Amino acid sequence: MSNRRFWLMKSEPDEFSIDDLIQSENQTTRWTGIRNYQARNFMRDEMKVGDGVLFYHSNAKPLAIVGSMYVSSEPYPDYLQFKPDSKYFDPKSTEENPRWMLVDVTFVQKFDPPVLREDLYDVQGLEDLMLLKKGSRLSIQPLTAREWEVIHELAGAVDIIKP
DNA sequence: GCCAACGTTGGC
DNA sequence: GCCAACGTTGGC
Repeated sequence: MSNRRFWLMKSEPDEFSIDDLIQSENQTTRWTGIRNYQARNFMRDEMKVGDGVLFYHSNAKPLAIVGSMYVSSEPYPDYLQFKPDSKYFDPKSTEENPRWMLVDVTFVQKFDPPVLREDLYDVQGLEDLMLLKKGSRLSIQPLTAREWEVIHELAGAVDIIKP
């Protein structure tokens, strides 16, 4: 698959973990709750069905890349922005002009063992990994093809293309 | 729990 | 459009 791009998406496992994804219907979930414009723009404007995505557990023990997924839908509105009882409700968003978009992602594989954050430092090929940059809070980050490959090698994993 | 590094808000 | 105040993220 040419023009396939690669991403890393963070989730706090207390909110939604890779095991939650595995147990989801069709092992697929809508990536709800993104309320950062840059992250939204990646999903809305740049992701394509079939893109590879690494699943990162943030605010967790251990901090780690725990598996991979692929983008499995076109972008569409995040329904939680319209639900007043949701913490992701946005009163300024309308059905006609939704502010927050998301994509579906589908499970590919779990890394066993996970690739620990602490083991990513000093790895050749990951010098520019956005995840490791100080103050990098972006919850969706682009990866180079090389970074994608190197992390798969660290995981002892084969890049399975499922879509 | 701390706090640095952001991103957003809103008065002006 | 500026920017101070505020809120959040997320590693440590």
